[in-house]
Amino acid sequence: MSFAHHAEQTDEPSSAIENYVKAIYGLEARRDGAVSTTALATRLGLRAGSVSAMIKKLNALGIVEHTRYHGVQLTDSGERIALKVIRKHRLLELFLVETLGLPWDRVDHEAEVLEHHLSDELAALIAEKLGQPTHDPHGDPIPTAEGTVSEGETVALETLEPGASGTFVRVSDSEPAMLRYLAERRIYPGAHFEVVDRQPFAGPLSVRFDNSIQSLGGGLARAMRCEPQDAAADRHVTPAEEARA
Amino acid sequence: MSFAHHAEQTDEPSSAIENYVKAIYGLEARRDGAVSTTALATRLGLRAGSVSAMIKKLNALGIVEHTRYHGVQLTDSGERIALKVIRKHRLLELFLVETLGLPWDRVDHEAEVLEHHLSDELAALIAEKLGQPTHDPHGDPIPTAEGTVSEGETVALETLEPGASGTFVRVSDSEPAMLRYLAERRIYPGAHFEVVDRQPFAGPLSVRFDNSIQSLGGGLARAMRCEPQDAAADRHVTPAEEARA
DNA sequence: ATTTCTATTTAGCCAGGCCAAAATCATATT
DNA sequence: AATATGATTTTGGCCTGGCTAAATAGAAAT
Repeated sequence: MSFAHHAEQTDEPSSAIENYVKAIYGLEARRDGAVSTTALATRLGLRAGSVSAMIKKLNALGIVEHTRYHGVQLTDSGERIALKVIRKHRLLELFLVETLGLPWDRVDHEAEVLEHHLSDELAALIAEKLGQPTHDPHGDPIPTAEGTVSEGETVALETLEPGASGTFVRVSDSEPAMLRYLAERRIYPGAHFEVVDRQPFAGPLSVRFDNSIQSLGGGLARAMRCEPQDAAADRHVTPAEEARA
Repeated sequence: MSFAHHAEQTDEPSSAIENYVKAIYGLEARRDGAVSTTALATRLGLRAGSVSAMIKKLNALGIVEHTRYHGVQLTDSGERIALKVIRKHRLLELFLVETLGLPWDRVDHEAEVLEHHLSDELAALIAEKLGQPTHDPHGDPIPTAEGTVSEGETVALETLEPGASGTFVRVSDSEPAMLRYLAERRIYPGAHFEVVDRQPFAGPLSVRFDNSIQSLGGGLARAMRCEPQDAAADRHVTPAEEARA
């Protein structure tokens, strides 16, 4: 419960601010604790100086907590902003796939722009039209309008041993080439699989999906997040699954 | 056929530029010929000084032809930009009504923002999904992707004499109150009507639609554009009509 | 033809966001 | 303890797209 002796956030945050906040949110997840200026700069493709200036501003707006030379953390207010944008992003991704039939490897790019300009009202209508979905086409959970997310525990496909089976649950939306590759092989989040074989020295895995056996290695097997069989019991059916059912 | 010895337009025009171009296009339609700086400033809600500066820039970009103290005219390149944005605006309006069920008095406001951020690809998908529509929910014609529009001849309902009948074809999208009023009475573009009576001194008209008789006066009868019976023969069915059929 | 009014342009200013270069801080190494 | 290295912040510029105020050009009226 942060006291607001600083400036309070009333009007809509700018696109730039939303992008910073999203990036901070994403980085906080991995390296727990504070997010460094350089990490942010790298993530956003900006220079450290620019980021430093923006951090000062975000701090003044009460969006981040900043301790000089030791990085930033989102405040509650900042986290609300992040979750709102992420919700819009993921709703848009699903909407573009479901309603307009845009290939899933291109929705991220479009959503990246539109998320900043979609009103709350339209977001609500889209969510309604899609039946209050819980996951986007890539398996990422969609935060609720109230700002709660359920990030499930997942492991990289890469880490599984031969004999293991489970469910492919999510994959990064920002790798069009990977997504095209998966789509060509009809591999989507929600798919069950069994690891058949695994070559030594971090080599590719042989993985059986419904009928086909695929060889998946390198970045792909690292990017594909899975739930092993045991833990997979209580998973929801993803919207992507529903749609293709 | 304008020779391009000036700067050529390659990357996407900014939102500001698109708004200027749209405004110029709209004003050219009425007062034929050149559009004055002040008219533009009034339309855009900006100061003449700001507009003058932007005109200089648009001229350098080859978007407008400017003769000092005598206003601007769109070049071919400028008109292409205008029609592209207007197409996106009107496609969005129809899409928001048809697909998301947003009330027609609120679509203009949303489209005003989104038109600047909708990619050509998404616009094409929306057009396809809607069946290559020719008119938006307010009866405004949607320019084709190739940049042609068919602005039909219309008269204000206000000008019709008792006994006249015709089709209500379009109304401004930017008057939410009017639109709500019409919607409450189930009066939409495409509706046939007959003028029953008309009070003297620019008083309200009694107009019979399908079953009901409505009294329409003032700004409303001026804003409602119609095709009198004779000329109405070759009109298309509007998408709005189709949807409600 | 001169005055007067209005439209237009110029000039100077501001905020948001970015970059490049310089200065400062933190820390690890010797 | 001294110094080298890397991260962070500051400073100064730039660009867009607004603003105001003052100067100037054109149009209209006497």
